[in-house]
Amino acid sequence: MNDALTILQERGFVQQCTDFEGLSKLMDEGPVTFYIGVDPTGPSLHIGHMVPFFALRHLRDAGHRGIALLGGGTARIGDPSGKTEMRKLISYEAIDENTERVVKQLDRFVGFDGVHALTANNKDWLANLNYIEFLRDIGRHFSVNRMLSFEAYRIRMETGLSFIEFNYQLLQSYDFLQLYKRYNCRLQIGGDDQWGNIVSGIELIRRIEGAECYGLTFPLVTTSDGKKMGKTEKGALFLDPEMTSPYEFFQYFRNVSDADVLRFLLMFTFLPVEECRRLGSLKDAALNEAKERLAWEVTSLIHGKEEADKALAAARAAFRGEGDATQLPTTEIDRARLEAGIGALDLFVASGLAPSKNEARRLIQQGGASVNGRKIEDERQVFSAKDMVEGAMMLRAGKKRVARVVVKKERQNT
RNA sequence: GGGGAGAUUCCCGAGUGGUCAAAGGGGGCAGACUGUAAAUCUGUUGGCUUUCGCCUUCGAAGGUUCAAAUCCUUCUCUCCCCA
Repeated sequence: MNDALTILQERGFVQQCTDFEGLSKLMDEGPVTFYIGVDPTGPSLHIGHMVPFFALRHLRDAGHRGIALLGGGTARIGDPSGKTEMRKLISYEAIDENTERVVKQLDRFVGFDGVHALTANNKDWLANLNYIEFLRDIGRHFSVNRMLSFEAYRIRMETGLSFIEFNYQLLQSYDFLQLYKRYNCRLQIGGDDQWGNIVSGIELIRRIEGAECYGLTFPLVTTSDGKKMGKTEKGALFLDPEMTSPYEFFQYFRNVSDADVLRFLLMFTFLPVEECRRLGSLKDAALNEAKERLAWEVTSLIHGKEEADKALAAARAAFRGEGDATQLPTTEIDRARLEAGIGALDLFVASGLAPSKNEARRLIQQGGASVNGRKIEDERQVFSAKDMVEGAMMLRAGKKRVARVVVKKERQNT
């Protein structure tokens, strides 16, 4: 089998392939151009979106050429795959803005050099499509009967599927055709929920161009307890540091289940396979070493080494008391407010550890709140400057959430 | 266009005039147990004050009533059937 494909398979990327042998042969013959579609439907990608891009790097490093296709056109209608409800339509301006941000994020990770990795936007050929021509040239190749038999549409037969979404598959197929014509793109990779769309693109190319293209899908990454990977209390694990701080990002991976460590090391890091296996086979408490490594590696890939180091230092400070506490999430508080004395409830709300006073109260009543390592017994306890240790108070909510509170620096008058 | 069903707190889903901040489940949070894991058990889960209490919430806006998530009117949206 082709080397690059072997790597993907070894690392757990392969879910389905339209023609494994054919693809392997094609890749053996020389560099293959492939693409990944991304819908700019939000302001930031999350870790789940990155699986195909990890694969892209593996393939690129093996000499192949990857295209990140931004769905600036398709985002205008919404992909029904994997959704149980109709997607909200997003304004064109928002899509363009998202596209710009997403490209920037991907560029950090992939590095679009225009040679081995490049971007394209399907807005370029979709935005001004002529409806009648499209129906004659493309639409006639699609059978509604067949489309309805696809899982993605079948689920939606229950809850309702609008015509606009029903067209998504045609557009995505058309994308593949365009990329084939423009870049000689022969392979589409993506999440397994894209299988139906990928296959129909391949068929379309076969019918119109008489050429054989390929599709390869990756498993939808879930955690061992069946949840979608990358989901946190606050929503998804975003790449944007404003939306998910590097520390939170790090902690997510630091806290994965034992059963997920090996799988995640293989998919979300570029550590050699043997090293992943070694780390993944550690037992019991020793496995924590592997989790720490995993967290550092992924954070470093997404946010850079510096941020990864900081997150690691903060985590060690929070949980072992030996790292750098100043790297923990820190909140500033007005000097005046502190001098007047701040109640425990307000303190926890101000630190962001509790969204409301009621929650802060609950936290304290249930014994989950502490300041400087001392459990708060009475919610009416008041804190002031004398409770600062080395210029900061360390608040803890539960076992895992930590915040540091410092006095706001005196503002220079303007 | 005609007919029918529906919109409930983070999600699913009960609730058809007061006893409803609203059952139950899921999820979340906290505690115990631990390895910053999983599983399990317990508690908790709108806001403000905790003492009584007050405020906001049941698609939107009005109305009836001492009193509405529950009744009426209009509107918006979703689904189903017929055309």
